[in-house]
Amino acid sequence: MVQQLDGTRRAPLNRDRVLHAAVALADHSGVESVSMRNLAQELGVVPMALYKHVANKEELLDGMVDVIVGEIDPPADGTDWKSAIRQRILSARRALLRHPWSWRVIESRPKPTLVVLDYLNSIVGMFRAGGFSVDLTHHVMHALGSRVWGFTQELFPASPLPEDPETQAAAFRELASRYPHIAEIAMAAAHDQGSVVGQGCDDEFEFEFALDLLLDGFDNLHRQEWTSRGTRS
Amino acid sequence: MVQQLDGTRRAPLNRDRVLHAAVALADHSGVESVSMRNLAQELGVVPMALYKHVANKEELLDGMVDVIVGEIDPPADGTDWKSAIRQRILSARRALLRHPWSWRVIESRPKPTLVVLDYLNSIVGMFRAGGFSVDLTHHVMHALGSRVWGFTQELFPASPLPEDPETQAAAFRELASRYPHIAEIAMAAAHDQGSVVGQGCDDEFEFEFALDLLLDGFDNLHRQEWTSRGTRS
DNA sequence: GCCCGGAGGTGTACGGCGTACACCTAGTGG
DNA sequence: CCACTAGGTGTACGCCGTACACCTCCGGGC
Repeated sequence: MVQQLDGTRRAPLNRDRVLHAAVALADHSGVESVSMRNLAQELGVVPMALYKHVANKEELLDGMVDVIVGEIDPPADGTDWKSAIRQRILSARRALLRHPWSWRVIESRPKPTLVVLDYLNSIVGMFRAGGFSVDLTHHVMHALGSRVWGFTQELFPASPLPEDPETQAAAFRELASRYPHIAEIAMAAAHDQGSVVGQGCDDEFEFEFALDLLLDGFDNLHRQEWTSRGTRS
Repeated sequence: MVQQLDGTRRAPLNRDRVLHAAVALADHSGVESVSMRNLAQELGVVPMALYKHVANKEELLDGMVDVIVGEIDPPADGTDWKSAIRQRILSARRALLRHPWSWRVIESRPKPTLVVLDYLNSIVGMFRAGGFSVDLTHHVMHALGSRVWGFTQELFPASPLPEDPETQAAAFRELASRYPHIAEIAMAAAHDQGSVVGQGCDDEFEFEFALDLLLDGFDNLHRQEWTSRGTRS
């Protein structure tokens, strides 16, 4: 059915349109509803048609990651390595936050695409340009881990609180009695933002806290010309 | 069919046997082959029988995580907070390494189980016992992120290299020309371990490198009585 | 001795998934 | 004019999780 109902002809699909449709679908219906069938329907086409543009679902997911990575700003130049990298990572973070499903998909990919390698390569290059030794750069990339993408695994996924303040208070009392330490820091976080109780922390603050801790640590090692020789067993 | 072929009676299932069978199945056939159907077959039972012991597959996965968390050593006492936490996290790491699929499952759980909360609560308690303020403890937990589990997201999943050294060298040349920076650190890593080329880094070293960088950073903040008040926007 | 309730196991069925394979069709270059 | 091909179709298969109705024992109360 190349003809539309009104007789006009649907523009033929291509890989790019497929990938962007998949991203859009994930954005507004959740990544779990990105199935070949749903996506095909969204594009007004039969499921098997998609296979003319992507080899299989894995490749579709890889492509979706590439679309997100494409939204990351290019590196700023004219600054020191630390703020350049900081900015780049925070840009990645913004891109990922626009597509809340994306970090899950990134983590699920068994091997990086060329586009992903491009991004990682450029981050490595920024450390090298900042004078980091190959050795230190290597370990530093590992230490960043998924933080180069601008996300940290949430330990306490923010589950929506019950509406009723009474049951909410009861839930908190139970939490406090079994997990006093967790309750304590949850309280502190809540107090920080003036909300009554719980319901999440300031993600942005937490992310930058950890990022800066690492970057400062890297900086120290770099200044004192750290090398893995000394520390190896 | 409660009777076995030899006439003896199969011991009735229970939640624990189901969970341990699931872990065993994941261990030796990969987590992707843990389906209700496969698991049931492994237990000599019909798929629907499992639903008498776990509510659904999600709960099965939660239970599998609990089994792994149960393998983590209890906290050592009689040492300073830093080495106590370090040891505990490295114990978690060993548990997870025994079940290579487990970190993926842990990451996929939308909300923590009671057992998981117990573990996290006790880690928080260890920081508190070390004299950390509630405030600092909170941010420090975020900074650790998935590292409290003893894993970091691998940026370059080690894909098996081609056998033939010639095609291997060719692959590496291509890598080097498109991703010079990555090639450089890959070379360094390979050189470190005397292997010819690539094929992974010393995971244990990388993990402890990052962990100690963080713990030392925490230590500094703690000593200088850091508080989030000063740094908040 | 009887019954009955519930725990544990069974069988069938449904709707969803990814995708192999054979097919059709419209447009293009020779 | 015709063969080729890129793009789209239709059917079918084997997985998946699980709802629902059922059966079959076993133990406890009468």
